[in-house]
Amino acid sequence: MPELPEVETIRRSLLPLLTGKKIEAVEVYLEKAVKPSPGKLRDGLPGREIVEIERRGKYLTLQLDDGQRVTFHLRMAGRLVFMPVSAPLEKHTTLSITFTDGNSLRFVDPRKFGTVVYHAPSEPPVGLRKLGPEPLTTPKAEVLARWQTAAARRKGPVKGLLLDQEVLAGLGNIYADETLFLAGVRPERPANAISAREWEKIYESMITVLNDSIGHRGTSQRDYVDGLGEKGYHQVYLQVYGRKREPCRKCGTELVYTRVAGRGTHYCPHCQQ
DNA sequence: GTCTCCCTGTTC
DNA sequence: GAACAGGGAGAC
Repeated sequence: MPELPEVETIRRSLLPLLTGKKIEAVEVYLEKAVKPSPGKLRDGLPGREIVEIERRGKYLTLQLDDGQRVTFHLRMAGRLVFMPVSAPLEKHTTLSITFTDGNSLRFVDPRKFGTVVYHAPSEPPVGLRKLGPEPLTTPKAEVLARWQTAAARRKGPVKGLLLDQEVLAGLGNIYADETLFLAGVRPERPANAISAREWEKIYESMITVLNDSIGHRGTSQRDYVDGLGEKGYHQVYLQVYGRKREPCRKCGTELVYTRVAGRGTHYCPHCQQ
């Protein structure tokens, strides 16, 4: 499931492949995933060049030379992969953008949750418009202030706050669990009961976890691959996520699996208090 | 603010 | 053969 490190890895892998490429055609195979309509993409994209690729949270945006954008959200299982036009069409392909040089960008999404939006810069999709700031480039003091302000008016679990994309963009289930493990904080603790000292620890842990994962080209626990179809290897370094009932790597205690904020949640009952 | 639904491959 | 995985939009 692509979260910030995976989407950033996809962005970096696609950037040299797509920059300057001229679009020849657009094939849409799952109409309802494409907004405002497949026809608008088929009319607007051919002839345009890709000038830049931007990531915000888990959204990836292609910028075109006429200023228009194509914004993807891969949700749980989406893959965005560069390949020759001649490559066989994979099952569950949502859309293919073909380029004049014989290559194409395929959006393959078995769960059919992913979305593609063609839009002007002034009219981003609703989720992107409401998105909180970027974890890795926003000053620490600002992130801490944002968390603590949000925490003050909610008594739900701290993990739910970390997953809230309007508070801060980019963390999903894997990195919320990993961040809280490294911080030594239990995911179900009420957000308004976390001390300033603990918020600081959570911040430092989040930065470490995200940077480590980007360094490892993301976590390929299940479907995730980069823009060239290559897996990441951060799954090797996961401390708690996906390790239900296995021993904690720090203390050996059996890890707990439970449900917090509506998500499957992993933690160490000894290391996290 | 909280709940439901969207989907299908994988796991139990 | 059922339960589960899960981000976010939209409904309550």
